[in-house]
Amino acid sequence: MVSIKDIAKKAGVSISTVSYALNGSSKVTDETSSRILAIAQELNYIPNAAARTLKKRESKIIGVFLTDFKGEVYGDLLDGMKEVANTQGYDLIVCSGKQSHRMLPERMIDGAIILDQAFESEELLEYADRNHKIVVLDRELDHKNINQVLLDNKAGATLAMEYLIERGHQKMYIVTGPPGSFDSMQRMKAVKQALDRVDHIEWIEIEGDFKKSGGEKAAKQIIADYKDPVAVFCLNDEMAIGLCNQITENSSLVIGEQIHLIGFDNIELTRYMQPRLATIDYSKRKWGALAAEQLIKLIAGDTVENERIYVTLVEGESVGYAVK
Amino acid sequence: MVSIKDIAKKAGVSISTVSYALNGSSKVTDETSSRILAIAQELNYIPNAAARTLKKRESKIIGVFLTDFKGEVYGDLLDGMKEVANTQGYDLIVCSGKQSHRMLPERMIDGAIILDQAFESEELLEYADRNHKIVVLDRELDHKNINQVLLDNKAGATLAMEYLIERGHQKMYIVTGPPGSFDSMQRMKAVKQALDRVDHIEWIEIEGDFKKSGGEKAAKQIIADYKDPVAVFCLNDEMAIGLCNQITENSSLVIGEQIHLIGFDNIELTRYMQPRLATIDYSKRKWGALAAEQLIKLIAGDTVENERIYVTLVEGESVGYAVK
DNA sequence: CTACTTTATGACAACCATTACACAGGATCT
DNA sequence: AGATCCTGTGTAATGGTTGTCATAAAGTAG
Repeated sequence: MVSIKDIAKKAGVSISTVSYALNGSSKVTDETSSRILAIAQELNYIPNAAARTLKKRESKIIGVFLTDFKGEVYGDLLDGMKEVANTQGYDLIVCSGKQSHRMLPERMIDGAIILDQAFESEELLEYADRNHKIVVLDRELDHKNINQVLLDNKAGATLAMEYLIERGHQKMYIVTGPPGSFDSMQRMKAVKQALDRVDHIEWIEIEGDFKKSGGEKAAKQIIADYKDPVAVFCLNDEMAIGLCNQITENSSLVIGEQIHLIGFDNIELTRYMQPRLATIDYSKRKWGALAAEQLIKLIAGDTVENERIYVTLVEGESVGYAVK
Repeated sequence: MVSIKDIAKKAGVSISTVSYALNGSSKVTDETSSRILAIAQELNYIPNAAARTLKKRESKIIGVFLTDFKGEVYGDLLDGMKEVANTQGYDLIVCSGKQSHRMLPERMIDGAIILDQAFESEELLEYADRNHKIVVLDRELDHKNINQVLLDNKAGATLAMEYLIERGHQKMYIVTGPPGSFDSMQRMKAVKQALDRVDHIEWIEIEGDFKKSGGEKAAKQIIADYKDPVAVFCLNDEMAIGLCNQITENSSLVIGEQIHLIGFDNIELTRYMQPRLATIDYSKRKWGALAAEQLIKLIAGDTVENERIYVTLVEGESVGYAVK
């Protein structure tokens, strides 16, 4: 491996001069500098990231921690992060699984964005205590080195519930996320508040998992119990899709007529559903971009306010009016 | 930051003894070792990855380079890689975009798995010349430091074509990937060979992009040209989905009756299509696992043979028999 | 022409961990 | 008892880069 030492030798200057030249310091004459640069090019020099990271105590890399690589939500989210990160001179890496956590405390990355319930808050707080910078997208955590960029879950769930209520639905199923999910709990809270505001609504909670399988399981229960048209609020779209498929395949019930279905997330997949799924939309791209921005500010030592991502309702034929 | 120096001071031993103890070397007495370990724990010591990488000239991290974070194929593929990597003591990071390429030559990662046409072969070969280890999944490259794990594209395309031909289809559209795509070219080659083996087949090539939009665009053309039932081979499922939706929404043509559609990849999404899409299947998980295995062997200095991933046909109601 | 800045460059320590080698002291052997 | 071998520990070099401080040369002022 060719190092600045080799360049220094060949150029007949000291290593510090090479370092200055390479980093574009104005301390070096243009002449010397361009000579050094030419030699570096000629020797095919590439700096060693480990050495630089060791010395500078920064790697210019941001890590994103996801539960798995399968989620439907992630595409735009990550693109949003990457765009901001790149324009600010950072690279983005995506990791998954407990093993990879080490990259944060071992200082391989300058900061972390967390979207993984399996990454325990206790662990995160420990790292924050060690002065590592973190942005969480899936929980609330109060620490000077941790920032949150959260979805406005409550507003979203409220919008969804009001949409169903306005259309006269009196019997509802709510399919939740996995126990302990922050998003699920927040959405559920708003659901209950919405239900408290009106009378005469019969409702049943079904425990889901935020995955298609949860929707399928819920569908089976709904089909088995079916008497009259019902409304279903799946706390995310992926379950809504699973539910929808299961209903279509294993019953003669029609979405939008006997089963009035609304989801949450507006994932790309819903664009290909028949009928169009009513859901709650928000800009994933913006969410990611904001998360990256906040993290970079944290890394820079700025104090930043927690941010919130606003949501809107997307109407769809999957929800019709209740007939009396 | 607490370093081994701090531990050494507190334990009253030298830094080398601490290092040996931390790395479980048998050179240190159990007594000394456990005393050191206790102090390390107490001081909340975490090793510095940069320092270790610098010295050991390895980071135990594998990088995967993808075109973007949106692809449907990636989930299982990455999971397969991660599993193998983790069991062999490596961490997996996923990167995208030209900026992140630097991680390979700068020795931040021990090797790279490439699934990104935008990562130029020329650049890869240059890195390989510098002794970096690479596994490519999307092209053929002959270099001692580069290994390939490729899909059996030809077999897949042949299976698909034979499936259509056996069912009596005489008029076909082939929707390709983007120009320059290795997978697309290989599949296309087999398509042409299959067509050469039979007479009387009228076929039209439509340039696609391996994304839904490509399928939608193709659908428009097919609808506009429509006279008699036709068969369509989309060179990947994502385009097939786009095509399918476009046809269903903007024409009265029925998939499996007037439009006989087959895809390639068997992505999870097709499970939710009506009718079930005929396609070509292969284990993404295995593909990823094999890629990671090969890369780790390369890093270890072993010479490895290129591998091939076998494919099978998945029948589906999206393809029916041609009626005379 | 001396004294004081300014400027370009060099020497060197530091970042943190690993590891080859040296060394001291005890155990083992003749 | 002297020679030899282990064994546990320390010393110091190493990896590549950055950046502080020192120094030499050139420039400016008095």
